[in-house]
Amino acid sequence: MGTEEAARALLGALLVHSLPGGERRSAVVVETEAYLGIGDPACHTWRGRRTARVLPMWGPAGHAYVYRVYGRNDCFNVVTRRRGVPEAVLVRAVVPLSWWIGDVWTREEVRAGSGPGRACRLLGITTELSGFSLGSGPLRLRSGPPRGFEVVRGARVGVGYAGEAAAWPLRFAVAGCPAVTRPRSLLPVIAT
DNA sequence: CCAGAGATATGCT
DNA sequence: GCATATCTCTGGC
Repeated sequence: MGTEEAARALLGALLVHSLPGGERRSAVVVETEAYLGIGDPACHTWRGRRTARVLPMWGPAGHAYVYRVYGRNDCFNVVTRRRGVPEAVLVRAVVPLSWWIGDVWTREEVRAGSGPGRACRLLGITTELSGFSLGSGPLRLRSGPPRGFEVVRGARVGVGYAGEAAAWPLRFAVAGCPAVTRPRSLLPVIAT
């Protein structure tokens, strides 16, 4: 699977984090962004960069790459390709599982998972998890919509904003989800 | 609602 | 020193 395809496939996936103290937090991925490796100027492995921070991206698919930006915000990525092909998908927003099945949440509750930094804080994800497998470690990823649930609310998985397609060609979101981020400079045109 | 500033890890020049 | 895959707070309209 290519990385752009993986970014689409991750929409609706369930992230479950078992914290050291025993608490368990989970949320559903509703916005992603693909980073296409050494040829992508926006990617941390652009031009073959291979520093300690980005080493997990050079490893096999299905592992976490977590980094810190601007000193305080952590961002969580899923490594998507085989060893030696450093590509990944950034998780830009998540919502509580109960929103996905139709519950109503307040603006603040939805906001808590909106944005890469807030998504990490909501789930308790830190840079200590960078490099961990997402299949066997404390942070696990169930691909596809959670078992037993269907995609609801008319969401079209894999479709981003029609008006932003040109500006954000590698960003994918569940249309209509209030947790999805919207750059203020762009018109909020939702695909139908 | 919008714009600006500050915090401050990591990597590059 | 400078830039960045960000967020929060503040002050103005």
